[in-house]
Amino acid sequence: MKPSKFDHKTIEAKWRDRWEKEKIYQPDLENAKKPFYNLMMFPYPSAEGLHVGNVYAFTGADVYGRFKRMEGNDVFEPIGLDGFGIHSENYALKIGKHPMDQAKISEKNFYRQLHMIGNSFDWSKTLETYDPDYYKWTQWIFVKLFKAGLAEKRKAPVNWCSSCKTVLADEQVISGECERCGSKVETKELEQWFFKITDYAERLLQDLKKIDWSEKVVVAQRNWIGKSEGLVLNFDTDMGSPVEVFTTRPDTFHGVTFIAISPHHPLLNSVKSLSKDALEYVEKSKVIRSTSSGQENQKSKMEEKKVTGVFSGHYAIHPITKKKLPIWIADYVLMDYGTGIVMGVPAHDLRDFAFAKKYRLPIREVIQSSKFKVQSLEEAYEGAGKLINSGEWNGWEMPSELEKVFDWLEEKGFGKRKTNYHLRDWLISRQRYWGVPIPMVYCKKDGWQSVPESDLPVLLPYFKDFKPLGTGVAPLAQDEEFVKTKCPKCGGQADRETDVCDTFLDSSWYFLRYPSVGFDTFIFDEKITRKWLPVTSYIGGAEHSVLHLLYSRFITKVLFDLKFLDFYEPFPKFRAHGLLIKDGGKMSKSKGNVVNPDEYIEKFGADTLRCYLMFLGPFSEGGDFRDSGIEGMHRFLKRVWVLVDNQLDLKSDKEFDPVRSSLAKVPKGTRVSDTSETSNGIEAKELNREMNRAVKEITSDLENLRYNTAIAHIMEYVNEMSKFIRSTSSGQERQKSKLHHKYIKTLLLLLAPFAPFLAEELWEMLQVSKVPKVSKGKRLAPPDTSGTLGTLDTLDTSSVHLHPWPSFDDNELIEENFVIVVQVNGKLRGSITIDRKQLTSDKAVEEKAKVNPKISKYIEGKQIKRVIYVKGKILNFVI
RNA sequence: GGGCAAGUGGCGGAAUGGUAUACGCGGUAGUCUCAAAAACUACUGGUCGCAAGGCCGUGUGGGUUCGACUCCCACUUUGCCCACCA
Repeated sequence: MKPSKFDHKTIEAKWRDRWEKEKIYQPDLENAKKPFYNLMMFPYPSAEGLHVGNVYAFTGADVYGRFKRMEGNDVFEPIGLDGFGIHSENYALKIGKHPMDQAKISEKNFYRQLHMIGNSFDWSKTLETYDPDYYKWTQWIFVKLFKAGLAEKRKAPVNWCSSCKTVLADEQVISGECERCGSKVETKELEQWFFKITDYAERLLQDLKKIDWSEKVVVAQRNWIGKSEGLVLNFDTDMGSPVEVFTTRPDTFHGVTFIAISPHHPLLNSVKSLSKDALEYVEKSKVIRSTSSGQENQKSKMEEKKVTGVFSGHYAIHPITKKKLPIWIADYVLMDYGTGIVMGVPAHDLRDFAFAKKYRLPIREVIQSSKFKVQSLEEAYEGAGKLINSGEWNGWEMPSELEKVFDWLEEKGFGKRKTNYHLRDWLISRQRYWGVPIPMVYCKKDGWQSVPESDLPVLLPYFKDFKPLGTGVAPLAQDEEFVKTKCPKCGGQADRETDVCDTFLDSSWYFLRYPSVGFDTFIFDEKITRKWLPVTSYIGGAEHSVLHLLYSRFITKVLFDLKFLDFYEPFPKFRAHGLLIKDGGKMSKSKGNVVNPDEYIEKFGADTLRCYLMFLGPFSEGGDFRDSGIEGMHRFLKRVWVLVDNQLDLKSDKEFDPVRSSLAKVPKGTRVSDTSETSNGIEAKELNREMNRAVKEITSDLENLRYNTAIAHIMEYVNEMSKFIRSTSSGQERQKSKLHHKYIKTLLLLLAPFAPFLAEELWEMLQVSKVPKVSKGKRLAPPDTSGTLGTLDTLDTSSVHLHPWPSFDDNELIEENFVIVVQVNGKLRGSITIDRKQLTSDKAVEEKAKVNPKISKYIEGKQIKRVIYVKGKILNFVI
């Protein structure tokens, strides 16, 4: 037989086709015995196509899914497109197409690419968020929230991006800039739809303890929710009403030297006697957020920051000392956190310090510090210490006795305990076109009414003037046909809401829909949902820590409370993967270093790309994409091909399982003198050990997503096999020895999650070579739920991907000889080899080490104080 | 300013208290070839030495331990996330 060529293109095309025909990745959703919902974050098909970063993420998730399938689970791995939203709309605008037309083009391209990467997707259950069959239920969720009192339209200062011409959720503003375009975000007073996610703040925080997520994501989410416990303190003023401040540091109460109010505070509207300067200042602040000034901000220290303020002309009274405290209006005070008013303690707060320094306000120290920086106006002291200048609190140790201060103030009636959260309500409306229409109707008589559920979906019309207006009104407002409707309550003339939903609402529930795709009488099929949800394993990027992952948890909890779901966490297990970078930097369109997977799949094949990406580094850390390495991976797969292919050519009479032949009792008199076979047998025992070791290591690596080391172990196993073949082959005619087929089968099984095409092709070739002219037509058995698809010793004709994962035997890992490292005073000095069969005692090991010439020269004539022996590992003489 | 992660060969990385640098890339030499490519084989942390072998070596300084890349303390650098959160 002529050696065949590793032709990745033909092989991959063949199996893509076959797998789909045989439906091997479509579990029977109704009858599956061991449902395993393997989910990855679906992509937004905005631009030129699939990003290699997507391939990285999807491959990592798929490797895990394939492994779990081989472990006997009914793995469901769906894929879809998060196609609504500003991403997609901006791209359509850029290339001059209508978003609805462009969506179809992108969809085709994305699905083509997603077919190429070798994932075991169930292609019968795809979904797109812009499909009316899908967004009907997005609207349904909106209606349910509205009816539950969790959605409301209210006027509030909101984040406005003048470039994207829409409002943004708090989570989409990064350091005062638009997450999408980087423009400076302004504050505008607008009437907007909000979801009251803050009602769920405590549960969202507490339930983090009940889920198994990557630690950094839990931390990020906890910080974002930002719980802080403090006191609300009252100060009497000469403004007609007292003011309330929120503080987590009541211990610095005696250090208060001024009060600062946010310029956005409504209280200022009712105060009559504000100075002209103050009034002007308040007006000016209404227009723009005069705060963060971009990158400049990051470098400058607090002191140099451009905080501004103005004296209001009014005073507050310190409740204990009765001193007059000037009330300032200052832009460093945020309206939407705490009470919008703070007590100024310049000695012990960086921001108060900067403000006091700028406007020459008094600084009063109340915590003793060893440094003199406060007095010398260098910086505030925020550290620990004893209280001073604090009346009866003098000498209290902070922060250990902070609770005493809380109690004291509460008992005396100066304040009340209060818990604050950083989390704000979810601003859901967008003044754009390409999104889910908010299913609400405004009637002059009846106010806001939700669209009756039977009238859903409210279809997004194919509207030509879809460009954002920038006036705070969505483009759909121009479409009279869309706007004019009847009030669901009174039947009178009414107007539809023309804003659309934030894209993150689309993605906050898609995992609930996948198993029920095609089910059109309800948001999901209850029976199927009970069986398949919550999601068994979720893998995705950490960049969604406070966006998608938080919103999904919120929506799930709401649906749980409304009794639609019987679980309240959507993703009990989530793992974040790292970021794939290119030549040391982030991949981005502006840098022009975005890698398109197509060319690599074309040149090397999906198997090579998959293995290469997974080998780069730990999956949770990400990796650096460099062209040089991918060649090496291709070389490795070719070596696997050649190794297996050569084996197929060999005559079976050369075949032997040396382990068996060495273990089996050889009848006396028959070829006992054949030393070569005996020595082969010994070596094969080592190969057998290597195989067991590889299975053991790779199994645990896969479970922990350590794909880089799993691949390294496969390589080591292949190296061992090559070495063995070389050492047992007869040289002259280059006749290779044939291995027992379990070695090859195990290799293919281990390789299958990483290189699914190659493994499948070689698997088939192996079967065909064993079973001449039989069972050609019926190769791929339908998924066998009995779980006994064959063992390593029997023939089986089904897909390698449906074959049980190989097991290992710890007994096979024991070596006959083991090496003990000998140290003197912890320094490596030599090693001794012990035969396990000799049942050496600890003392004997020690004696053997002592007489070893390499070691004896270090201990000769010295007194040995101590001997440390770690069984089978190390021996240390302390002299 | 806060939080998190990480500093190991020429490079990506492995080793989580016990032989540091597995596996791969790159490099050097060789086999094959008219030649090249591919493939295969050997070597590849630094340094001294003809060699045997020695010494040094996981960001820096200290500590714990018979023994530290690994644990503790301090410092430092880099990356990521957040940031006027009172």
